[in-house]
Amino acid sequence: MTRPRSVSARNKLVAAAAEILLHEGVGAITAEQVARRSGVAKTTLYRHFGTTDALVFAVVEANVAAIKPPDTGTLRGDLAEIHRGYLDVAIVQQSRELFVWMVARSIEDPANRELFRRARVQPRGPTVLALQRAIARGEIDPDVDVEMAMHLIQGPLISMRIVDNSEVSERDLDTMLDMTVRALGAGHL
Amino acid sequence: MTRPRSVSARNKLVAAAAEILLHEGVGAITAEQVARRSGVAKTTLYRHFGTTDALVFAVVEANVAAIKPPDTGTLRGDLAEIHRGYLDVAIVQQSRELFVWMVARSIEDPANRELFRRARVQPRGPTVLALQRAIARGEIDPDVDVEMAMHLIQGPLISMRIVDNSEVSERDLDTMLDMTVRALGAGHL
DNA sequence: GTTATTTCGCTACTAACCGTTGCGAAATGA
DNA sequence: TCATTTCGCAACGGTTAGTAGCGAAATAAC
Repeated sequence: MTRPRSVSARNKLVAAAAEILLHEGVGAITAEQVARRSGVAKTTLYRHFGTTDALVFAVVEANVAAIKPPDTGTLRGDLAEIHRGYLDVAIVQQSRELFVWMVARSIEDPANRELFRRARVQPRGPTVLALQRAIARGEIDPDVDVEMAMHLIQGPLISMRIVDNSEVSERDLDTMLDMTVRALGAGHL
Repeated sequence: MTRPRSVSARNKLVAAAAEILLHEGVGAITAEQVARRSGVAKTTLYRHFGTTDALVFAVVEANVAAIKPPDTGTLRGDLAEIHRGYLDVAIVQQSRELFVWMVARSIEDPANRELFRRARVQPRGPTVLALQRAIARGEIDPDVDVEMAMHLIQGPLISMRIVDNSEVSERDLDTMLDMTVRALGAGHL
């Protein structure tokens, strides 16, 4: 080992990519653009990340803030907070575009599949915690399939917001949570 | 009006695109490929469809077979059949890729947004019918928000199959339907 | 049947982008 | 010091979208 990769070059690339992502969307990310705006050579970009896709995933991974897990005392309250957290993301259009982009790229390239999987671990945390507390509280069946519960909780929001691009009103959220919580059997035991 | 657009040329383009879509996936669709395989000039493709995206949506629209709506006598039974219908699509990987592609393109271009919306009308039919019958039967609340019910029914499947790329076993389907049906309040009235 | 108009097919073109190569210069671990 | 690797730069090959120009063919209208 003689000379390590320049950390500063890497940071500049991630920062520039994040900038473009935020202001122009993921469609505007090209190797040349990122290189120009970061002041780092395009060749260096490829040496560090291999592909532009990997760079974008790196930006996402660096920005998946650990959403502070809510603890309202009820499953419904926790899920409401979590959903509001997703909906309140400032750059709504951007996040929708980015989410779909990640799914698409994870289909096209197996390498991206793993990167996408890792990017989704953090965001799932709060929901898993909320479910565990609900179980501890005796609010829902302790033998609930947590994986399936995740899909039941997140699926409707994905279908509505991401696929259909519908606005989710406070009233919609209410209806959705009523159904979801009932699905999980809360209040049945 | 002097000479109409050649219907045969259009059909050849759609057929060739469908062929490529089926065997190589949506990523392999390029104007030049479609032109070559259809024997129709690339310029003619653009004259007919404007963009390659519009051609792909035309293929989808031509192939969204009206899924025969099941009628098993219970909401759960109907939904099970509908879900199995989606999962049994022969070209599973292709349909996943195509679905995500459509969502992505509908975000990128407003023109595609409308095309995607139209492509989704047909597939929703059976589910809406199943819900209406369940209401008529008194199986679920007659004031149910049908739009939201759609998201609740389709969302988990989308989250699991499309986003996560997980296999959906017969057992998973069972668990999912238990939760969904309970969410809709079946058996509560 | 003639004619005006439009489409069709062809070739060539511009423009954008990905990812690579080859090079000299600079940095750095040993 | 010095061997090794990275960095920045410029240029390149390959692919694709969409367009331009043109002669030939089709067809609606008369």
